[in-house]
Amino acid sequence: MARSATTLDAFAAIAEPRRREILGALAHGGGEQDVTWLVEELGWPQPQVSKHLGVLREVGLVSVVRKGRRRMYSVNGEELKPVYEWAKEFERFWENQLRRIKERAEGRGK
Amino acid sequence: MARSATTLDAFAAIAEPRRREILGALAHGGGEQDVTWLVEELGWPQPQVSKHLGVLREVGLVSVVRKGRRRMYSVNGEELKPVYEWAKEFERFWENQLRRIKERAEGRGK
DNA sequence: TTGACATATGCCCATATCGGAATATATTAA
DNA sequence: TTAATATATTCCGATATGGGCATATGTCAA
Repeated sequence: MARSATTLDAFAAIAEPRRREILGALAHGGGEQDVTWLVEELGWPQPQVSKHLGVLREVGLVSVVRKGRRRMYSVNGEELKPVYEWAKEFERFWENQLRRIKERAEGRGK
Repeated sequence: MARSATTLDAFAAIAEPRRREILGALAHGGGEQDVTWLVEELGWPQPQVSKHLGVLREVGLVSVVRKGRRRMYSVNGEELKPVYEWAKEFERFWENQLRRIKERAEGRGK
């Protein structure tokens, strides 16, 4: 047994830059977009787009609706909330950092 | 060429659950903690802890300070900000979802 | 039906990665 | 110097993963 059992969650899914690009494209593309639109928008080979969409689908980061012979994808942001919340827990760290820098710049920090 | 050139960034680093655990432990453990503390806190073999720390270090998610024969690690939250910001861009998605649910519950949504 | 279009899958290869165990390296104490 | 402590590194095996390409599947149009 190597590798922690393929934990396929949102964190793992968005680790891949391409997958983040897809989500970004969908988010900016308005409501729903089909695969062909994504392929043109991103300029990658279609199978690749479909595969990454597959991962995003498994994790629930995108939703699909069949529309005739095409499939309309849309972002399912709900699944991104855990990531947001988790990172937010560390907010105080970068805030502290900023405060410290600011204080130093103002000449009152140590 | 397979696999997108080992993009070693914060996103990739936190994809690993163990690494998130380490960050969490460090965050709750107060300022700095040494490796031994982490090993006891997490209950994992020491090499494993060191290896994951190595990745976090490379990405800049933790800082190290040598203190005698031990190394004090601390969270460098700054590096987590991009993740937070990125996820935040999708905030409207889960907010919409919540609003929709809420509206439905209140009997005024469609 | 048949053919064109849209999308998903399967297969293969190269490589990254995790866990485990042993060991190297550094530093303090005796 | 030598032993002990603290931590990092290396080697290994198993496995997951991404890209490329070919192809299967599904759906509409003629």
